[in-house]
Amino acid sequence: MLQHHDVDTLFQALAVAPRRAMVERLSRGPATVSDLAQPFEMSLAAVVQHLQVLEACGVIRSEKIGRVRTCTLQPQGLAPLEAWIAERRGEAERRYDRLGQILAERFPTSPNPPSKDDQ
Amino acid sequence: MLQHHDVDTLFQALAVAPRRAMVERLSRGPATVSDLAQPFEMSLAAVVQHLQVLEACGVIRSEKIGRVRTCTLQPQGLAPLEAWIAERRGEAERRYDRLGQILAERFPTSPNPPSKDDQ
DNA sequence: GTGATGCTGAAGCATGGACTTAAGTATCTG
DNA sequence: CAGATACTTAAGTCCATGCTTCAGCATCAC
Repeated sequence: MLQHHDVDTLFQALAVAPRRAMVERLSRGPATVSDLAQPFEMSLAAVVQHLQVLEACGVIRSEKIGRVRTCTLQPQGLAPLEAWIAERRGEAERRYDRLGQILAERFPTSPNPPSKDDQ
Repeated sequence: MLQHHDVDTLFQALAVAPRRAMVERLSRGPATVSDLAQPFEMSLAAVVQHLQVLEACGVIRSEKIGRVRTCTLQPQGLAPLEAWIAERRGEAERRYDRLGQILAERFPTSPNPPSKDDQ
């Protein structure tokens, strides 16, 4: 039973455009391997390899009936990614709130002077 | 004026563990290039390259003062990723709702006005 | 000034992984 | 049964990119 897949494999899996396209397709409903391969130029073998990556990291699951393998999106497969992103924003917001609080205490007027950038 | 950095470069940028670690560090507050390099074995040049990738895709920004470049997290930098994930789940949930509706129409278990349009 | 610090850019190496082709295994159809 | 379909696996190629070293450039400290 594969669960709690780490963020690393998830990011790596979704860093490849065809794999994201397959996830997008599957978010609109189950599909067979051939269905998923149809929009692509690449060989069927390559598609199968992508699907193996997606299944290994818990984004999809698949079931073979007869000759046909049908893939579906795993409902909570993307959850660790969402959690990671939310955590990053959470940290930043907590910091920002603290900063705002400190600034409000010291300078009870406007928050922020403009900054200049370089390149 | 948020540049629409595409999901592809964002996923690719965050698919690399050291880059994610740098983002995690920056979510706890700004840091210089040397600060960010400190936890790693790799050369400073490699760290700089990672930071360039992160800045190019809008996850961080940086400002150089004197010899020192200070990096900060770009508040909305991860938003396109969140949006992509949310959209995938949104699709799946809409499908699930439609399925529930269809099942409810065909096998009414509760008081249920029949609808004319059918798909 | 000299030297140290903090990056920056360029060139090159080396490994991973996305792809290919080709051959193989079930499964279905007639 | 033969043949077609739907994958599956193995082996090999090739290119992107993460990393290195090294040389260079401001900036700061003395």
